[in-house]
Amino acid sequence: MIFSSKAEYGVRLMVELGRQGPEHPTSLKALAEAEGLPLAYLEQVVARLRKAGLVMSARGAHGGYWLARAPEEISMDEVVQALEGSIAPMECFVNEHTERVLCSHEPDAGRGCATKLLWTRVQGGVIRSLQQTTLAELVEFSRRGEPASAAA
Amino acid sequence: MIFSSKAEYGVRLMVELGRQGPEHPTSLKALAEAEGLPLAYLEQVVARLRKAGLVMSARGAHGGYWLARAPEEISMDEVVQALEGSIAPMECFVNEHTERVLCSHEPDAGRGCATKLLWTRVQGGVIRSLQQTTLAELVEFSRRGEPASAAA
DNA sequence: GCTTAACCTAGCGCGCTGGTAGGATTTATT
DNA sequence: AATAAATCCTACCAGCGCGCTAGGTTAAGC
Repeated sequence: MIFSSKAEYGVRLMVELGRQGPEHPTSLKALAEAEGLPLAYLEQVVARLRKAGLVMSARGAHGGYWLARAPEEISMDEVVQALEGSIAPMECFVNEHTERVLCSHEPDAGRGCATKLLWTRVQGGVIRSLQQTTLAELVEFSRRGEPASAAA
Repeated sequence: MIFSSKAEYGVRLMVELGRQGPEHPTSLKALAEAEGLPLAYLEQVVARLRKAGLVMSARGAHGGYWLARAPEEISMDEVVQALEGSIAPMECFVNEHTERVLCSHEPDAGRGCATKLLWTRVQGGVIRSLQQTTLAELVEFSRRGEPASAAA
């Protein structure tokens, strides 16, 4: 698996925030109910987005969250990176000194590490895919085929 | 993390087999010692490659493994797919009926699922990266900077 | 018939993931 | 001032998948 549930939940959260305007903050409780996700767990997810500066928050009654920037200016690689910590194809890409998985990705054996070449390409492919997608696209996509009831 | 150790070990195994000619089978024991990997675990890894038709084997004394095809004709997406089972960005891409991670990737909510659009793009990016790399490239790369002792 | 190897299957420890619990703090409303 | 609504923080926990081991069976060479 490439991504964990934090990415799934976090992206859904961002899309939902993008669907709302930034005029008034949206409470997590409302978001959790709209998406059918556990509120307490979402708190941990949204905390990552806040620390990354992607969403802003207001505490107290009628508080909540809103996007820090316009959806057009948020590329999904920022979002996923914030949620997942890093986008690494293999253990030793993130943990310098390999644990568990035996790895010799340093050029110590006298020859270039072939797998590292491969994983680097994959990583590039993933990051490029994410960079080329903006939150605005996802928000737009989520509106497709939606009953235009709000426009009444 | 995108890939597990099976992918790492399996790719290394394929590269090592590619470095050897197909004229004589190479024993797993020799491969395990060359790469410093646990033999018994490699057995499980190589079994996947065999079942996928990527390597062939001979039992008994002086038996071992060799590539089923020329390295130029083996694209790494076949290899990784065989090792990992599937290349899916998210739980519900592989397990039809989602377990654990709450997912509504079916277009049941009346609107298109925005995250599915994103994960599909990512999946495409990964698979493309893998398809564009052949085993021959990795074998070639692994020879770089190697003392040309065998050519003496 | 001994050795060497591929092949098979069951099991196990540990860490990480997904989620809960319970609170402390901040702000609006009455 | 009191209450309610919300963010924020930290500790904790159960389950399970991953990496790996153990112990065998079968097949081929010498």
